[in-house]
Amino acid sequence: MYTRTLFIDGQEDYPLTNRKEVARLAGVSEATVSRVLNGIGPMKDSTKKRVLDAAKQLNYELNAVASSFARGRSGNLGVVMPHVPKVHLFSTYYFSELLSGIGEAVRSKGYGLLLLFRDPAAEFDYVSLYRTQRVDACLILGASAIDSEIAGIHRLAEASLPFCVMDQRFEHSGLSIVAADHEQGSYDAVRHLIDGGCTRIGFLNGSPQYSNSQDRHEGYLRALAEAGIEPDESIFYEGNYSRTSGRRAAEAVYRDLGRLDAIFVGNDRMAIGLMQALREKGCRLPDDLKIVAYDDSDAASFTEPPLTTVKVPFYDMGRLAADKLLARLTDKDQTDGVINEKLQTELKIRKSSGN
Amino acid sequence: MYTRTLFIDGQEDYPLTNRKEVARLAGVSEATVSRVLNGIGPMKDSTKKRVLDAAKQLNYELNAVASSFARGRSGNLGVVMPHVPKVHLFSTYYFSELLSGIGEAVRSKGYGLLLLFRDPAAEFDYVSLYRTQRVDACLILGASAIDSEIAGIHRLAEASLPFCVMDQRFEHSGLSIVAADHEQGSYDAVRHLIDGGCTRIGFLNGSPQYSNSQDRHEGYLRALAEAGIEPDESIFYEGNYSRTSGRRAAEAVYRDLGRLDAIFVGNDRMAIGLMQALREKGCRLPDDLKIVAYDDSDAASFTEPPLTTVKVPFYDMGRLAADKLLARLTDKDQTDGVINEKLQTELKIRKSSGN
DNA sequence: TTGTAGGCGTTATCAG
DNA sequence: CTGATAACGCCTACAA
Repeated sequence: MYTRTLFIDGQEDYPLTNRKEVARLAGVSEATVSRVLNGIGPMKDSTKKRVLDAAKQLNYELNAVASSFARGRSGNLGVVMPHVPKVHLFSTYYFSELLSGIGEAVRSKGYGLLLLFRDPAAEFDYVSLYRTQRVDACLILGASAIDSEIAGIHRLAEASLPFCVMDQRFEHSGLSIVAADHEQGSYDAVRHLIDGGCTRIGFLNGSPQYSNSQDRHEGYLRALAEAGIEPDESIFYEGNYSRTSGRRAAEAVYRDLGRLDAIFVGNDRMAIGLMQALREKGCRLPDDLKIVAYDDSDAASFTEPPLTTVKVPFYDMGRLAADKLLARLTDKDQTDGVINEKLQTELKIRKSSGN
Repeated sequence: MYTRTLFIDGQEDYPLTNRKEVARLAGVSEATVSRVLNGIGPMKDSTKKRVLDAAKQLNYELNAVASSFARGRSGNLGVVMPHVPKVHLFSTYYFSELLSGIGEAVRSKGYGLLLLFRDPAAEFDYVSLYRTQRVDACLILGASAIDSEIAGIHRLAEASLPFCVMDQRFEHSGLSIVAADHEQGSYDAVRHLIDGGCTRIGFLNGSPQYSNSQDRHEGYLRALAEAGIEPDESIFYEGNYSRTSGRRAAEAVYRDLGRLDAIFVGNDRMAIGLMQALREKGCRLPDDLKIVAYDDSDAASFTEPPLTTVKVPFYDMGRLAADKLLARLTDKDQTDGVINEKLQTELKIRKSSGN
């Protein structure tokens, strides 16, 4: 018989012990070892100590895979990402903050974080992930309202599988969602412009298929309505959240400059593209046009002029969603509840809005 | 007997089949099912077809956890991240590109990608990850030369565990590394300034404990030496790769402006901070000072002026490292080889260097 | 409070 | 070419 070792040719002897050997050394049964290590059921202090000592002496560590297998759960939280190269909608700032928050929650609960990349071409088979026991639950980032995506997500819901969509709203409710309040965030942004004396406020929105875009539109309209300003569709512009689309929009915005005091832009990237292009045309910002954007990404503070923008608590969002989702996995009574959280945004005032 | 189902209360019946049921339906043994599904050994076409049909009919999917357990391998590649909130050295651009590359490689080989966050306080116990069978191999991102980190990495090496460090050089060789050629990248950057007629070229470097910083220093010196320019230590500046440190350096740089034609900066973030501060002091860029930076992050193209900078192929780096590492896991004969790859950078010329 | 033993789904070895 | 069957390490009723 040979001793299994982890090290291929290490100096130290570092054998891979298992529960059986711990039990043997401690002079108890394997079941007792498990109970001690998992803190289940009553046990004598003396046996507990013997087991713990034996485990330490043998340098025992639980085989996570075997444990998962026996429990029938992988112990992993799946995090589904949109295809990342050539990022469009999502700034990388978004990802790193969100992932940090999720990572924190996952680590504190002893779960693993399995990163999954959605293939933009193929329809993503979420259900299969669960069936193969790769994940116990999923967090879905960057979901859009594309048909195939909606279908995939709804299949998850129909199966009553534990999952949560990040920062996206869906018509059919009953889906678990953690999001930021973009309606209110947008309201605050536009309100800030109104308070600064602007009345002719344009709106450069992102792709309409995202619920975020609709939310921003509504917040924008509410602020105008409250101030008694009639919305003017001729100063609505549409981009796709990319910097390039912001540049493109600059054509129309520049043409309409005479009818604009300010413009509210759906994200920082578009705002950056817009400002670039406008300045190339000779505009002075914010004198010729005041701008408020959205996200408070890293870049927002070093554009010229620095961007007034709506900060979104991505880190907290990730952490909260993961916490809630993992809690559902543990607490039996929460199993059926739908997660529905809305986080508040915060307006960061800088020079681009004329302050 | 009850039928295990994945769905908690789904309409559809979606039973979790196992190999045994497939075997029964196909009228073969379980072993044969495995062989067909794993494509191992010779088999009659007719049995193969029967098995495949049965599997499809039952909607069979392999239980990944059970498979891992039986194989004694998790099927996961661990990716160790530095603590991300309040990013310092690494731009988020770096992460998303790197992760995309890794994700692509991992997916194409049928592995999972387990994301792990290094706790900045505690010493990270890499070895434990392998012992608990959570990962079969590790990719280490953002390693610095801090003692506890070096120690952890060396313990991995001593244990002959499969791992690879990304974009960092270590003194003690024998470690597997995939990196970019920052010496050459820096040489190219400085050479570009020299070709543009600059002779008095300052250098704002990042924290010296990173091998990247040393590499850049060497490339800088080589370019000067080749042009017969004597290095002048009085125009060496040091930051820590943060934007703030770039701003701080601006004090000294501004003071020395009379002795500077240009400056080479260790990354985009510092360059952005430097430019901000210099412009606030009334400098005209690039007329008063030419600048070349490093990374080609997203922001580089929309600073004012846009940054000439050294582009690093992060996506390729991630993909290559993961490919190599996973190959080592499969091919028996490669097991002992050390991975050592160096990727080329590319100078992106924009306005900040006076072109 | 502790031990016994069956089971989890797959792999892989060995006969046939 | 195919079928039995012993691992794999752990969990958890159930028994004592």
